[in-house]
Amino acid sequence: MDDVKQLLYFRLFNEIGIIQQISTAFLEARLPDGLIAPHFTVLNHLIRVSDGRTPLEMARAFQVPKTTLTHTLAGLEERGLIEMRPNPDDGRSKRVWLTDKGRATRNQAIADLDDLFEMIAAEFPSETVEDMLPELERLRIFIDALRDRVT
Amino acid sequence: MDDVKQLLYFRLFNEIGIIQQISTAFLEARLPDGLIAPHFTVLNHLIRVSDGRTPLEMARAFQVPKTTLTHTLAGLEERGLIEMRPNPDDGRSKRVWLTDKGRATRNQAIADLDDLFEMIAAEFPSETVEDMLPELERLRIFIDALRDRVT
DNA sequence: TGCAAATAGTACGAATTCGAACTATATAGA
DNA sequence: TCTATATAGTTCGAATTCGTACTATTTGCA
Repeated sequence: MDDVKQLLYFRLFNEIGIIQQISTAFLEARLPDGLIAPHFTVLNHLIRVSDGRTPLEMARAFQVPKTTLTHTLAGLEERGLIEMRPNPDDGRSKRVWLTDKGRATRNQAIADLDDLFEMIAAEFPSETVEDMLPELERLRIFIDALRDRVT
Repeated sequence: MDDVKQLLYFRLFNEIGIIQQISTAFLEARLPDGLIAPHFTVLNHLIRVSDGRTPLEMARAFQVPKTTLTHTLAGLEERGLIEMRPNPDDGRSKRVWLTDKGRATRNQAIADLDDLFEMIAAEFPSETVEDMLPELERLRIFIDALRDRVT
């Protein structure tokens, strides 16, 4: 592949990396003290998918090692945002439940992001995002599948 | 903002986050043992912009705290990929120079990414990327500017 | 049924990130 | 010129990420 084309793909992933970095900072600025993006991701997942998920199930969903999730869940439990109970279907396993405080924390974060989304929407209307999303989704799905083939 | 629209913006940043995670893993799988993405980012920057940059200059370019860069540069120096010399223009400062080994390492990583880019190009031709890039760049620039206004 | 292999989760330690505090040098203004 | 302030970089310690090794339980199959 020639250098010009190579640079194009480099720029694609570079822009994506910067957007990711900035948007994570935005999210974390809107979370209560000590909560970071991975905590929010868990809370959000438990509301969107429904709670009662197992740690391993979430580790796979987020593509992180299970030891990482153990640590994240411990932080959420310490703060009283989730409860971990034994899994009645499998003695090795646990199930993760949201507390009222956990639900409230997630909803507050979503609400606190709203002003930001409004500002972005002023420059990037939902129609624009709807135009961008399918290709991004296709790219995500494609490179995700590539992972099995090329590490 | 209504929930449907909110979900749209959420999905945008979520897709971007996943692509970033996977592409970093791809890069790191192609780097010599112990080198990680931030190391490569520094090497690549020193070639693209030219070496002789100061640590602070790079910390700003990558939007990371200068203490993070101290650590990354120490790793590169240990491995003989860069050399840090005093800055003749400013006694407080240093300048970072690539070694031959550093240049070679960066070039090898680029070469090792080529097969991957080819596979992506089969599904996402350069024209497609050229279509996606301007909007992504515009989004990056916009939220980067937002940072000054909203944290 | 019994036992080897697989699976869920945790403990521990190394590497990375990053804020606070520190040293050394440069700069600006009285 | 002198001194207060700003700036470049490092040190240190806490939090996060993640690989290895471990325990407990389940599953597969002889």
